[in-house]
Amino acid sequence: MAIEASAPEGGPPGRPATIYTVAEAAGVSHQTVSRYLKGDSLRPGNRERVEQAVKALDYQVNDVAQALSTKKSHRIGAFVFDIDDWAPQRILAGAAKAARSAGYILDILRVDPEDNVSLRNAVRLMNRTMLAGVVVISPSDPILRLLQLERLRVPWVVEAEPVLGPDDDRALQHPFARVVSHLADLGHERFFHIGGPVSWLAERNRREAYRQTLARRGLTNCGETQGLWGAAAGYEAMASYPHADAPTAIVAASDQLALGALFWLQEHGVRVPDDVSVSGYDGIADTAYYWPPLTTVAVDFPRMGRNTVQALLALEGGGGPPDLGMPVGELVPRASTGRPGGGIPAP
Amino acid sequence: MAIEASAPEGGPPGRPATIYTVAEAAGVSHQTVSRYLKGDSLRPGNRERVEQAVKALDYQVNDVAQALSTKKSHRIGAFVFDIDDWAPQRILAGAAKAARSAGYILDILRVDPEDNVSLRNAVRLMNRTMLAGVVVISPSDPILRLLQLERLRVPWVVEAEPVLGPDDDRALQHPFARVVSHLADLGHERFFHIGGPVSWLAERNRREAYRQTLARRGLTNCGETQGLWGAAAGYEAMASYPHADAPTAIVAASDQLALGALFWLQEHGVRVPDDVSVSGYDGIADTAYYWPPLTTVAVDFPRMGRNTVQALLALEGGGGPPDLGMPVGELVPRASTGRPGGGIPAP
DNA sequence: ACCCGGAACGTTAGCGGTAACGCACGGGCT
DNA sequence: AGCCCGTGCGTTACCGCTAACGTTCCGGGT
Repeated sequence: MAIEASAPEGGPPGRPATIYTVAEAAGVSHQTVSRYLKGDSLRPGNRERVEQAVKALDYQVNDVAQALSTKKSHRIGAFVFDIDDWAPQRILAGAAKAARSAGYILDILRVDPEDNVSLRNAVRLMNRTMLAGVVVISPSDPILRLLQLERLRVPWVVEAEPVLGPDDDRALQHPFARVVSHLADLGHERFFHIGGPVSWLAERNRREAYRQTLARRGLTNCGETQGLWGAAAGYEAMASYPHADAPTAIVAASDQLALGALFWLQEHGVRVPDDVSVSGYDGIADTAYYWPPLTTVAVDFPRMGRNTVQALLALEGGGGPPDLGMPVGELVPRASTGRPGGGIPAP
Repeated sequence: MAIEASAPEGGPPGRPATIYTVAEAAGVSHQTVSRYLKGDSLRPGNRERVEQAVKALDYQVNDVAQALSTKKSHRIGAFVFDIDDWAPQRILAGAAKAARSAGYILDILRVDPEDNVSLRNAVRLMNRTMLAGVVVISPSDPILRLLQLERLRVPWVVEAEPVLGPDDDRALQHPFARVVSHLADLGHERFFHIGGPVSWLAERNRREAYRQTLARRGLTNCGETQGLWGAAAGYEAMASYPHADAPTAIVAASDQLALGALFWLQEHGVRVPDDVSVSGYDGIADTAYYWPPLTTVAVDFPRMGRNTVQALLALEGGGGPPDLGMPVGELVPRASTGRPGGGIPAP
């Protein structure tokens, strides 16, 4: 990469203006300038002159000095672990946007989920910088446990769904239940679940939604797998599955898992959805162009990020630990699901 | 999302330790503590006692105060525009990692490429925070032009490839040339290029590599399109193409564009690679599971991010505007490319 | 024994903001 | 007229760190 670079290029003033230089230019005390910035009432004459001076000198407040003085910066830290996955990505985007519109910058700190030295360092880094708070984006359980050991000196909020136990019938309202219901409505009775890593709360909830929906409607669970989120894991799940139970519906916990499954099916000459139906989850944009187009659930991940940031800011305001409810998602029915077929033909 | 939250929970000390509290605990002056932290030489006795005190009080330097005093924070800002695309994503990951390992935090600022008020705000935000510098990740031309108008008061570096004009035969070394050569080697003579937005330098260079490679080898360019990066644009390009010229090789400027093209071909019963070959570019992981698996170029995007950050830090050190050369990428031949077929059959 | 110089350390003054206090001024009340 | 209180403003201190300068102390050279 060639690189175009630019030195600072001093603007009109040799050095950036401060409230003192502005005060001098306006013929008032620096405190009056501070008040002006805060929006306090000034005598009309002064107000105007300060305003002029601010404009003339192109004054901009120094966040660093402000933070030192108020002991609170306009920054929110975000811990992210699997930044390459689609869902965390989108959550982060939502969080960043919400933070920005509340006047904060979101500092993203990618932490290696394997390496707990990295986490320790990240915590120390956050502690040094007088953050207003920290949001933790979709951590797995081990991460969360580690995090509790470290002394994070600022308020923090974990972005996480409510924990849905086997007795908690809110699981039936989880968006993941929608896609299972959709398949049930089409007449499917034999299901197979390709799951993600069970150390993720999000995965366990999807699984719970899957189980409860099957149970509620008297359908058969032909099996569940677990593994990573990517396409490779989806392929692997299909390859290692003992096909004796002949499910007609394959319900994947992510779109990428579904892609891997689709690939295996293509490879083995299984027709989708004629022989088996396949569904994904997440709603990544490309799924419309998979072959066949993938039925999925478009989850509003940005909303989760937004809610988390807002919860953090509310925590400042003195609210208790907030509960913002379930993920929100919409079924996107496409060609990969249809009426039940004969299942995967014997080789 | 339910949210687990945690208040700060005062650690051992009611408030975080400062160099003054450490100094008092160690029976020295705060300046001695500062020197200890800087690594200056101390009398053995003092050194030990300061070390003890630091440990006992769990002292961590306050970056904010340090930044105010030195007028330089350990932060680098990153402007990103299309954070949803894969390439900027990976570049950013590389940049973040490089920044971290140099002791900096990368502040990511997503800017809406359409909205120049957003850019203006972002610049103001960066100016307020005493950043060590700013990297601009793969901007399109209009962005770059706007950016030059704003007064960014810190050093900044744009991540960008060298500009490859029609006369510059370095284009033949661009990784994009690899995939074109690969197809030529297979015997293809008639090519069609599905391009991205020409306002992107990265796109123009790919296009130039495409053209020069064809020219050099005496092959036929049956057409070029331009549009967005996503699968929808790839599909659209195929749909609107007048197929009179009957290319046998379709060369897409991104994997997602290729996915859209594959979809259109499937939809129209065109066999890949038997009738036409299709290639992508970028090397996103899922391409191995497209149907058929997509030939692509795995580009080392993180490297670009890393280089950009290092260039910025070098700029501080007083180096001139650095040139770090071309993108680096490796051909990944897969099943979507093969010997030339009959082209797209007439409908 | 004297002087000199450098190492180690303390003191003071900033960096650019905010917060707390105090003072002058003016209008409404008794 | 005298008192009180609220408003607008200036002065001073402080946030936690670094930089510049001053002081002390010690060893070596003559």
